Amino acid sequence: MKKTVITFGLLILALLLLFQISKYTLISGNRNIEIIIAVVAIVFFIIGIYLNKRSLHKKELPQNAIDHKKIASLDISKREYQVLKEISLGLSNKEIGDKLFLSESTIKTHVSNILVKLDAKRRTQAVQIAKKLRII
Amino acid sequence: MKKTVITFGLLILALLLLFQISKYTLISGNRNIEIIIAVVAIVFFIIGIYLNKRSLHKKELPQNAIDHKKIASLDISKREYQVLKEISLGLSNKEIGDKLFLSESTIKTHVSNILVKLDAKRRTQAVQIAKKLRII
DNA sequence: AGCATTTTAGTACTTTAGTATGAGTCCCAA
DNA sequence: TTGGGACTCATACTAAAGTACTAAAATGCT
Repeated sequence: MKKTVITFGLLILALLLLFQISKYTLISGNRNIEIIIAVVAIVFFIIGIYLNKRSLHKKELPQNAIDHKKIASLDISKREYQVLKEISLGLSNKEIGDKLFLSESTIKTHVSNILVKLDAKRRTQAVQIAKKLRII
Repeated sequence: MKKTVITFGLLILALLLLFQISKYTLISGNRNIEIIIAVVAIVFFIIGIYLNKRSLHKKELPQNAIDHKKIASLDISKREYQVLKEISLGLSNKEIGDKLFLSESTIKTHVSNILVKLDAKRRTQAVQIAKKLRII
């Protein structure tokens, strides 16, 4: 927000500056208006590219961002979420249990709960749904 | 490629046109140079944004683009690849069989081959590896 | 046509995954 | 302090998934 204000402020300054330069150049009797226009064109061309790049970058990030509100609204607990992430990495229940220092039974319980909460029939489907919901 | 050439052609034309307009305006005695410069600035500002958007889109796509060469280098056949995509959608072997009009046995054979070729132990892991390799 | 590869499919097993249910522990807010 | 939620774990099943092997069509290429 602050950066946007600064950027636009600098832009307006640059615009005013260019107008002044063009005026003085004309007063001094030079007829190199083409050069002035070319400079203006190039400068604003670059500014356009720069601003666009910044705005696009800000729009790109939220696409991969995790929707923590959605996780909460789906009633997915911390442990369940941890397990979900491990499932998405392709680990088996046994491997997840070893990684989180839990028994396979516990993982199975968590997985079952995750499947219900995500309305999935299989762990593979759960991963797909979770990615669609931007949960992982 | 063709579109790029056309775009740049139009750009050069626009540039020349603006120069001509500026010349004639000056010859006719008008002192509205500020307006001309402003128009040029705005036009090139917009052009900058437009071109940047196009070039960024072309750079974004390859990030999600499928690496067909990798698929070939891994010796994954057409059918196997089809099955792999269905796995990533979270379907069971039975469901994939119904969708592709094949028996569950056949799907199992394909899945086994996919797991070997992707060096995965489970279908969930296969999906994760395939996504990392930009195969799906 | 003949050969290699792909695709299909089956049987017979082993291994994971997933369901259902019950029960103990821990922690936190009422 | 007590009831509820989250977490843990177990047993006993059922259902998928995955392996190993075999083998017949279908396809593609020279």
